[in-house]
Amino acid sequence: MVQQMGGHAYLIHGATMDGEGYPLAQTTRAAPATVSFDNRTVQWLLDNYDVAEGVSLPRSTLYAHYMQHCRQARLDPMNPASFGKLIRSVFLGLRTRRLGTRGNSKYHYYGIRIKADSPLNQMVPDDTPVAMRQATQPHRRIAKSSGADGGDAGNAMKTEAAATSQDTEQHKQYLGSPEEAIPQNDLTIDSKNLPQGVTMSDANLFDTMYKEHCEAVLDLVQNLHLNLIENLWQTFWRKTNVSVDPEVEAKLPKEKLLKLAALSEVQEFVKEADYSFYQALLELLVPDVLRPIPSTLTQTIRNFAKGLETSLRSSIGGIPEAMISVKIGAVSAFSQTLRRYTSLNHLAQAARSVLQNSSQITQMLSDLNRVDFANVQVLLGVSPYILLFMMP
Amino acid sequence: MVQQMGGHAYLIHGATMDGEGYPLAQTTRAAPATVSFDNRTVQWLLDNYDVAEGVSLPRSTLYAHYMQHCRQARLDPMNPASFGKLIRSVFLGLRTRRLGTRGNSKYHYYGIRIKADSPLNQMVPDDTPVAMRQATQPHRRIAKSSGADGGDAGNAMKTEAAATSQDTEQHKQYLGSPEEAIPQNDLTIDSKNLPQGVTMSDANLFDTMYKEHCEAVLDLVQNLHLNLIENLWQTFWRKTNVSVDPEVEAKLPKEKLLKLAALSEVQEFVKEADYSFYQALLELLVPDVLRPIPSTLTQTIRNFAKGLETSLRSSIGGIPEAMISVKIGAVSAFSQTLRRYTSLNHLAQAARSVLQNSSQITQMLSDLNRVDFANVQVLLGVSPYILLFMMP
DNA sequence: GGTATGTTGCCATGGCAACTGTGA
DNA sequence: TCACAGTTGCCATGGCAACATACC
Repeated sequence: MVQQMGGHAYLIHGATMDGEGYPLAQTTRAAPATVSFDNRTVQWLLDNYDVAEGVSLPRSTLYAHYMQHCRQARLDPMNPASFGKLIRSVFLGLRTRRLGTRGNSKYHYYGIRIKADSPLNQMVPDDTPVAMRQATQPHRRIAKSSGADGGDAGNAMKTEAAATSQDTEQHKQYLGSPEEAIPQNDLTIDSKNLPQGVTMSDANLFDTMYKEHCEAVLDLVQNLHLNLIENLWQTFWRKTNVSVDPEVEAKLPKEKLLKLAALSEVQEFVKEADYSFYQALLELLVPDVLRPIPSTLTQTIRNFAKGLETSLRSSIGGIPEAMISVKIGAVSAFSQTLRRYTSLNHLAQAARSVLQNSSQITQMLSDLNRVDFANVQVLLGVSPYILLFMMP
Repeated sequence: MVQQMGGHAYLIHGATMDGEGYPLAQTTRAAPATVSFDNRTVQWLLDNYDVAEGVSLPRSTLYAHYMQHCRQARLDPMNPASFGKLIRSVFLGLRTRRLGTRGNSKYHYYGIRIKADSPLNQMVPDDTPVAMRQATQPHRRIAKSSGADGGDAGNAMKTEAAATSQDTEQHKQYLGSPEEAIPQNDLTIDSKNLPQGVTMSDANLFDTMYKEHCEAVLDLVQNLHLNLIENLWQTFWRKTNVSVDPEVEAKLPKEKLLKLAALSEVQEFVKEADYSFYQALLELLVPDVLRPIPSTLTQTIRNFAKGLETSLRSSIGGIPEAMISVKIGAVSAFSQTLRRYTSLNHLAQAARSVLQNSSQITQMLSDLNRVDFANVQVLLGVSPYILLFMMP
C-alpha cells in the first residue's frame, strides 16, 4: 500500500545481500563500459522471448536454450550469473520466483515467455516438470491490473511446463510408430467347452471385436487422448449405466460376452493379447528411453500410468473375477513399466542438463579431446559410453 | 534516476535478490514467533565473541567453532544459513565482506571478534602463516568512526589468519598417501661430457639435492601449503634476488648448477624425475576421481593448477632454455591433468547431487529393485554401472 | 478446525568483472 | 604508467522456516 509501482517498471535494482553495509548515494554500479554482450545473443533473445505478465520460465530452461544457441552459433557461453545480468538488462522488470513442489523449487524469471513463433517451442524443455500450477487465480498482490485480466487468465497463467491440448500436437512427434500393435494371436476354443447359448461364431466375433477394440485404443494413444481410453473399456465390457451401440448389443449381447469372459480359453487369449498390445503401446509412447522427451509429455504419461489400474478396475466391475485378474495383471505391469521408463528418461535428461549447465564442461570436453578413450575408461572406472550418454 | 522513493529513507534493508517482486509495506518478515534458538548457544556466542570495529571473522571459522560447541554440548547443529540468522540476531550490525586472495575469497562477518579470554583462542594456530598480509588502513568508506580508531587499527584489521588453515586440516583427510613419491631414477653422466669445472661429485650432489628438493615439495603438498612451492623452486634454482642458504651455495654454487642444467643428461634426469614425481603428486591430491571432495579443496587444487606454470616460469627464469622447456613441459602436463581430474570429480558430484535431489529418484530406485541388471543394461544401451556411478 | 503443500523472506555460498590501491 | 591482486557489486543457487492457501 505504501508504494505502488507507478506506470513504470520500477526496479529495486539488484539489491543483493551485499547491499547492506554502506548506504551510499550511488550503490548501483555503472553498466560495464565495454559492451561485452554479444549482439547476436541479444538479438537471439529478442527473437525468441518477450515480456508477458503472469508467466514464468525456469532459469535453467532459459540458460539451457542459451547454451544450445552458443553451441550452434559457435559462441563461447557465459556463466549463469553473467547470463542473468544480460537477461535482466534486455528484459526490464523481470522478477524472481521459486516454483516447484516442496523441496524442489527452482528459480524462475517471472514476466517473460517464449515467443509463440520461436523454434524453441519445439524443443525439449529441460528436466523436472514444475507441473502446471497457476490454475487458480494469481495471488491478490500479483494481479493488480485494472480488471481486464480476467478474460484469458486461465491461459495466460500457465507456466512454461503446463501440458495443454495445445501441447499434444507437439508431443506426437515424440511417439514411435504403431506398427504391428494389434494382437496377432487368435482365440481358439474347443466347441465342447462352449457354454449354453454361445456358438463358435460368437467366439469368433469376440476375437474380432477385441482386436477392433485394441485398434480403437491404439488410435487414442496415437493421438494422446489417454483419458478417453476408459470410455472404450467401459463400452467394450458393457459397464452398467453406460450406453452401448444397439447394433453391437444385437451382434453380441452382454450376456454372451460375460459367458465368454468366464472361459479360461478366452482369458488366455485376452492375457496374451493384452501383454503384446501393451508392449506395443509402450514402444509407441516411449520409443527410446534415452531420447529426450518434454517434461509435459513424461508428466502426461506418468499421470496416465498412475491412473490406469483404478480406471480399468472401475470400467470392468461386472465381468468375471478371473478375467478381471487377467486384465488387471496386464495393465499393472504396463503401468509399472511406463513409470520406470519415464523415470529413466527423466534421469537421463537430468544428467544431461547438469552437464550442460556445468561451467566446467567446456574445459572438460577440450581436455577429453586430447585423451584417448581407453584412458577415460580407466579414469572413470566405467564404460566410456557414459560420457556419450550424458552429452548433448 | 528512474525511481525516486518518496520522502522516506527507504532502506534497502536486508534486500536480497528476493527483495524485488512485490513491494509491500511490510516486506520484512517478523521474527519467528517461537524462540527456537537454543539458549545455551546464545550464551555460548556471548561468552566467546563480541562486537568490535575493524575486525572480521571468516564465517566458516565461526561455523566450525559452533559445530564443535554442538558436539561438546550434545546439541544438534543448525545449518549455516540458520546459524547466520542467529549470529545476526545476537550481534547486531554485522556486515558482510569477502576476503582472501584473488579467486579464494571467503565470506566474513565484519564487526565481530573472538573475545580475548575465549578458549577458542587456543585453537589450532596456523602451521605456517604464509605471508601474513599486512594490515593496511581500512578503506575510507569503511572506517567512519569519530577518529579514535587510528590507534590500533593496524593490528585490529588483520583478519583471522587461521581461517584457511582450519579448512586445510579438514582437507588433508581427502589426500592420498605419499608413498614412493620421490623419484627413483638416478642421474648418470658420462664423465667425458662434464663441462669445465664440474666434477662427477657435483653431479651426484645435484642428484641428491634434487631428490631432497622433491621431498620438500612433497611435504608442502601433503600439508596443502601449495602456495609455498614457488619458494622452493626459487631457492633450488637460485632465482636472482632470492636469498640462498650460504651453506648450499658453498656445496653447489649457482654457476655449477647452471652448467649442469645445460647438460642433456641432466635434463633427461629431471624430465623423468618430474614426470614420475608429478604423477605421484597427482595421486596424492586426487587419489580417486570418483570420490567426493569438498569443493573448497577442488577449488584450491584448481587454483593451484592454474597458477603452476606461471609460478614455475617466474621461478626459473635464469636457467638454460632447454631445462626450462623440460620443467615447463612437465608442470604443464601436471597442471592440465589436475584440472581434468577436478573437473571430472566435480562432474560426478554434480550428477550425484541432481539425482539425490530428484523427486523421482525414490520411485526409480524402487522400480529398479524389481529389475535384473541385464534388463537395465538393455534398457540403457550402456553399462549398468552408470547407475552405480551416479548413485549416492 | 487441522493438515498438506506451494511460495517466499532471509540467510548462506560462489563466479565474474569492475573498481581500487600498490608497487615495479 | 601499467600490471597485479584484493575487494566488492550483481548476478546465480540452495536450505530452512514462516506464511498462505487449498483441501479435508
